[in-house]
Amino acid sequence: MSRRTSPPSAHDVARVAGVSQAAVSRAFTPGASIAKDTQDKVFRAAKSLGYRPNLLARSLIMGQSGIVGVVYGGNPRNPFFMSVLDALLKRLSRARKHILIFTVEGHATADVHVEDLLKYRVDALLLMATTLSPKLAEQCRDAGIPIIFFNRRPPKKDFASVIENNREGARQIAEHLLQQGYRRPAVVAGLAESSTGRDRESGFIAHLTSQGLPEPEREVGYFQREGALQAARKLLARKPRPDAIYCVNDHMALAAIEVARYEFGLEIGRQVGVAGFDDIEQASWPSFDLTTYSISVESIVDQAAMLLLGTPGHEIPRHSVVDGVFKPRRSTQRV
Amino acid sequence: MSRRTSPPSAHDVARVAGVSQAAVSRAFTPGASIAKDTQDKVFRAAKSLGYRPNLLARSLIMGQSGIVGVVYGGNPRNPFFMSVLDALLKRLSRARKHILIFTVEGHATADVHVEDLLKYRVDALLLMATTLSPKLAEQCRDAGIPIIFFNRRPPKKDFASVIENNREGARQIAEHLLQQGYRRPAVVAGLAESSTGRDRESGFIAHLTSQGLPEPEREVGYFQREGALQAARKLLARKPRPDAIYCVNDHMALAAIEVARYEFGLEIGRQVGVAGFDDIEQASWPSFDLTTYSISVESIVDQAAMLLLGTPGHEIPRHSVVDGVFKPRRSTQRV
DNA sequence: GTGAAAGCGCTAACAT
DNA sequence: ATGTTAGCGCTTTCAC
Repeated sequence: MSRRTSPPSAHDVARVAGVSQAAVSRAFTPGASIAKDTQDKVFRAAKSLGYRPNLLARSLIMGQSGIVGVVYGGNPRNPFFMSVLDALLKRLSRARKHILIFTVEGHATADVHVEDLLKYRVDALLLMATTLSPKLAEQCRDAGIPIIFFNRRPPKKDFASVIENNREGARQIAEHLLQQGYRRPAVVAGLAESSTGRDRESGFIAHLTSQGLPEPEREVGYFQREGALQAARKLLARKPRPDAIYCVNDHMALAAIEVARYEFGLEIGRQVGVAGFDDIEQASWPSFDLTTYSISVESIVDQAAMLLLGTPGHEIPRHSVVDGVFKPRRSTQRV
Repeated sequence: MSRRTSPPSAHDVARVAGVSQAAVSRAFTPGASIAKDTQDKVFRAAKSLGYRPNLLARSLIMGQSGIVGVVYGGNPRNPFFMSVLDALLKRLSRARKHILIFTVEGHATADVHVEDLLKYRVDALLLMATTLSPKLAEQCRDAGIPIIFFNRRPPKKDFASVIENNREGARQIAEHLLQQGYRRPAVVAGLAESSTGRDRESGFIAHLTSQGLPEPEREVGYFQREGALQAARKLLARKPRPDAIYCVNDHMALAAIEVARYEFGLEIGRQVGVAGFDDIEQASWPSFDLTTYSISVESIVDQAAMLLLGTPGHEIPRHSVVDGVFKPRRSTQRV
């Protein structure tokens, strides 16, 4: 009931319980050597005071905070991010880790935020669809902070990463388009800065040309809806018109479908095939029914969690390339 | 180059710079009284050591951490959340505040996570589409931690909140449906536990009945796509069939549109009107062109930020009800 | 099993 | 303007 200025400390609890402050600490440390009796006294006193151990103080001593830093770049409108964030939140919460989250705008690196994160002595760092300057990355490693590049190739190979098998997915999509009889597929690219975008593009093109097709037409969509709308418009206005459009993510592919259907009056699949990448929730909606390469959010998050939670200070840099599953749908069904 | 076990401290910097440890502290405290000369020495030493002030230590003393806790409930698939989170991230980052984020699953309260947040001595708390037990809420207030209920009515009126004008939005939608000539509008409700859902529903129903219509048919969609699909199916199978469906959020309305269009072969607008609430990005896509009540994410986030950043310890509990803008679109255009 | 004491890295008086 | 000193709330030896 009484309004205090500062929360009760272990000392306060100790007074009330009639024990030493150290005993209070032990009572709240699982596995510490303390008599059941003393612990009960402490707990009762703690409860009556509304005591909660100050994690800042504990972290100060232990040198680690129980906090994992997450920095994401790219387009926040992309539903894929929210799925990943949500899965990560649930996964790390099981490991009693908390997430300090940041976003970087545009093509900037995560550097500014990582500086802050280091000041909080975070236990690990996850960089999602964004990069870090090699210098800072090295400082993190020297400080013993595991850093995971998620959805982006790391600046140097000795940093851990979790990446989808972008080139393979792109290859499968290309192969499927060929088998469906499309002969003039075009590409909507992402961003030159993004390794993910580059891989999804080059894997696609490589397969097409290996099968004797010429370099496909290409426009840049910047991973954004706006960009994809314009890219699709330009591509579909060309003569001869591409008979298929592959976008390096679903988010852009949905835009392409709408341009083709509502602006050009084309029937998706029969008159123009559209394919994406990610298998976001909307891809399976009847309005789109988008052919795509499905990334299992659970499995990439699991991989990332393993790397993040690895023994602190002595992480083994690793790279996992997570395979997805090709999902043919109506958007590339010719008949 | 050398791999250290623990990061350099202010003491280390002081040694190298040939000053006292306090001087180092001052050098990194904006506005502290320190000679430009000394500061330079400190900065040089700091840079050479790769020193970064330990924010945990600073927070321990200051009693506040620079961290704001955000707990969100509801359906993480709802794009509205990501927009809000993103806007909040940008807004708070300007105030040099960081966000520790949590999610609660199902109908649970935010209690577990708030316990953790209190242990980190967060400066403020934002609860989005979720609630807190009155007891914990009071403990937060007693600890001087501002707590904002976002998108949810607080357990007691003396807690701050930022809420959209749900009843008014619902009223405008009802009025619009009437004017468009719809006479048998049905409702897809949210969750009984959600004040937002209840307000959006009751505001709608209240206006209809005030205009002489009978209580509308009603199904529960639980704010989820799955739930909305089923609700829409049930409603559209009734005889006589409702001539309009109002869903208490856009996310569910998109599902309703697809059921009506692809499963019942109905023409949206002419044969069945569909309206939502929120104005998420997809609402304006040509595939849906959904009539809705538009909430400005920027403005609600601004409101929330003002409350969050209010003088710590002495926040003035306040309630802002943010008006939106009614957006008539083709999904309720009769002709 | 328990208490006393040292100290994590920093800020904030208090001197000078 | 700068150094000295005393903590912030905890964990961790080290005695006992």
